[in-house]
Amino acid sequence: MSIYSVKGLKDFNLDHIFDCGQCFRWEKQEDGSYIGQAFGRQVRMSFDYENESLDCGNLTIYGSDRNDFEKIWKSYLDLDTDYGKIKKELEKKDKIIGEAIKYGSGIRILKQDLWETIVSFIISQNNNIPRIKAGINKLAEVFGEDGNVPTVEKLASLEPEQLEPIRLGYRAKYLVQAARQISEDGFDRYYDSLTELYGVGPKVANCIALFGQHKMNSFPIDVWVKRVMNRLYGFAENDMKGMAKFAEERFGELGGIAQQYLFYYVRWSDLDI
DNA sequence: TTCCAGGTGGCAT
DNA sequence: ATGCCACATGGA
Repeated sequence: MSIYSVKGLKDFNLDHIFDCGQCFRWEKQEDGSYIGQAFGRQVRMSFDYENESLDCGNLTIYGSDRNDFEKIWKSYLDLDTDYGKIKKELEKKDKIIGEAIKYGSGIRILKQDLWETIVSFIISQNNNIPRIKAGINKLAEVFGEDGNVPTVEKLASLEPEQLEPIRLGYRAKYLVQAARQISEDGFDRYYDSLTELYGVGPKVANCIALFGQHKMNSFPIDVWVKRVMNRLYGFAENDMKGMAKFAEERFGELGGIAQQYLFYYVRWSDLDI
């Protein structure tokens, strides 16, 4: 099996990357490494810090050769983006985001496959993370190929009832309908109007834009971000418009990354809110 | 039993 | 435009 290593990575931490809610297909192993798949490849990734200051380390990818790394993983992990610079920029905004950055210092926004992202976040609505993961995996296992979620055409060809064994609940009909729309009209038709896809509302659309289209200014507002905005920034619980406007003004083009730091911070730190 | 989980569509104001 | 509420499922 091929192994590929990258030395001297900064602003990188597998827990931060895979636990900030952007992806559902990476599972932590007992040794701290992660096994997962993307673009039809399955690999194991492990990361070790080089020194005590924990600001730099080495990534090893088991199951990838140099070619796969250059072609897939380098871009997927967004290794060409300077997160140090982004963090420095965001830290200036306020103390709250500064604390969040300190807590999730190794977050990177993965460049995920657009279709898989659409499928994943349609499934994610009003659902919890273990069930989301199980649903996506089962969907890939039963109807997909090479570990991928089923293609647009495959899903478009199914009836919602055929997805019943996957236990996606009412989301199955969203998935099939969205697949049919894209199959009919093409991805481009929905590139800037994702909410026209059946089952895609503002929150899911923002997740797709951020994780599947790498639109770094999109700021998905879910229950956790609502919580942060409410308890730490003082917004009324359901003032989504206010929150969105604030995010745009304060974080601008870096809104999506700010959202990930905030999400990770409120989701996993012992911050009592 | 009821509530909740990375919400949305449908329908009534 | 805004406010409800049903919607599948399974775990706490």
